[in-house]
Amino acid sequence: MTGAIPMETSTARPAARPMRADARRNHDRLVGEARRSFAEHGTDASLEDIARRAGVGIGTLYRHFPNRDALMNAVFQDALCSLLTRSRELAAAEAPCRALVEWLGAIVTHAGEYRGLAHALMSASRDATSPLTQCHQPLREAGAGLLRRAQESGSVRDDVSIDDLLQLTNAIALAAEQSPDDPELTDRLLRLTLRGLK
Amino acid sequence: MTGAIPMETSTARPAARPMRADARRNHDRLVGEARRSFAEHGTDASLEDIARRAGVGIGTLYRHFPNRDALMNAVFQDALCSLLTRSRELAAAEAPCRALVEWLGAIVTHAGEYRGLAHALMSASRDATSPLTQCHQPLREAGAGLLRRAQESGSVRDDVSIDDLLQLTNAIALAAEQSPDDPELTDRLLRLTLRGLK
DNA sequence: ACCTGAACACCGTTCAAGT
DNA sequence: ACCTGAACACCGTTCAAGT
Repeated sequence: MTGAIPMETSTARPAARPMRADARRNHDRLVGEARRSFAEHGTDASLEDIARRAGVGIGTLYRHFPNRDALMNAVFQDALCSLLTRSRELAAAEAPCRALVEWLGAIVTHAGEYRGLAHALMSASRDATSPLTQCHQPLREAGAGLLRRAQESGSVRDDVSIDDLLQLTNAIALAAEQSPDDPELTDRLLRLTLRGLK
Repeated sequence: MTGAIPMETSTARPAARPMRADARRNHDRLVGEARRSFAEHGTDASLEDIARRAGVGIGTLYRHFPNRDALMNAVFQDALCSLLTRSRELAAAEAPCRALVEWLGAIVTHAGEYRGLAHALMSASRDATSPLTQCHQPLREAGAGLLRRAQESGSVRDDVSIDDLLQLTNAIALAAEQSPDDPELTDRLLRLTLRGLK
């Protein structure tokens, strides 16, 4: 019955029609080249360079990705997917506290994967409309579940929120990024934070 | 005897000759206008704007301050001085742990005073030659003393360094800056960190 | 000695013209 | 429908000419 409500059809997103062959190819080349450039120069790599190296006009880049966040998003989507899978595995694990700790470690590692990503994540968290924030939303919810479980089991304080934890993990990733000569900084800061969770 | 070693005279910095009157005036106007602009637009405010508002050519700005860090440094020197004074008071305080906690709070507040400052401090900490790092050196040493005292009194773990703490406080200030709608974030994150110090 | 501002190099973004 | 690249706006930095 409810499934037959007419509004459904207007609310449902239009079927994503397949891209024209050349558009599809350009799209993929851009994402690939952006991944290379981000890895090499950080996430503030020149967009013009990326377009040129992908053998495409700068306008084409903007047609596919209206802003830098959208491009970053496309680049990080793979990593995001596997993180989400891992999150769901952890949600089913026995020890709630250990699961949360592992999840936080994975988040820090992710944020530190590309130079500039941690900073972008922190800035993006301000507005909910940013594609970067949108795509991290499911991950945030998975983390919220892990945190709640750990709190209910009594192993983590009640007065911390998932947003506090995410801000802190991003901050730790950023700090580590600024001190590349100290590879254990991340671990030390994370351990410090975890102790504070009680 | 040792006071009479001739090398002394060559090592001593040359007496800072007084600036020409117009140069002095331009210098002061630039610093004043930079403070205004940094407060309004963050520390990445346009240098050209600052020069124009100070009624000075852009070349004059560069003559006085070879790079943005140097200008920021001049702007923040006052705050730095009072922080250093406060640090020395705290070093003489009775309770070593409370002193350290207060100091860290003051540091976070300082780093959050201007939008962009926390980030600049984190980036600058990479190279010891940056004027921003140079000027924070005495402050770092004061903090190291406070930390050592707290550790010797047994109230703080031995396996944390002053650099870890500074990275973390800068990171917390940065996180707070990105969430202006949550004025208590700084306090919560700082408390969390402090608990981790044991 | 110090100041000025035109000139240069660079980057992000838009949009009219082309296929 | 999609692509191209010239054009625009902006910013940091330098340097020859001026006082």
